[in-house]
Amino acid sequence: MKNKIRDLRSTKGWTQEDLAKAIGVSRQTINAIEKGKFDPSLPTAFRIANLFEETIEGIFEYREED
Amino acid sequence: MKNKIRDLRSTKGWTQEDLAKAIGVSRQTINAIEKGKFDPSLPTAFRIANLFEETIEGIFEYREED
DNA sequence: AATAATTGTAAATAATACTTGACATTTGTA
DNA sequence: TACAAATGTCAAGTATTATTTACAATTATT
Repeated sequence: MKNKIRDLRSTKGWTQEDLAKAIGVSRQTINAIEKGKFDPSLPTAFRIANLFEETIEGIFEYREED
Repeated sequence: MKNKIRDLRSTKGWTQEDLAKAIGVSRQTINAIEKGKFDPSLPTAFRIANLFEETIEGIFEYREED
């Protein structure tokens, strides 16, 4: 699942670790999500969206390709 | 996490099993999600939202409580 | 060039979404 | 009232996968 986290984050001038601490996960988790290695849980997705004052749909692009 | 799935579903006249088959999970999973026993994965949340032509935020209400 | 800061990634772990099955309760219907 | 359909739930197990830990590689800074 693609997402705009990297853009949003660097626009704010934040490091992966900054973002990680802000939402309560490890830095590597942020990195993995940014690179699309796996999807965040729904709560984590909400925290990310809320932090950037965005909607989940505005950040994550879901494609039905299983 | 609260959600409006039950309302949306019964408005359509669908049974839990109908919805379950439509998004590819078991009936008990739908029941558990409806009752807030656990949160769906992000992909499952997207499938539910898409099926009802709604946004995730329009269906799921996230609260920052622990 | 050297050091620090940031990012990338593999491997292991933890968490939990989800299933299956079974049975009990409720709600609808003949 | 009786039967069927739908929902609730619970236990237990599976498996998927989100997340962590540790280390390598890259990028920036001096």
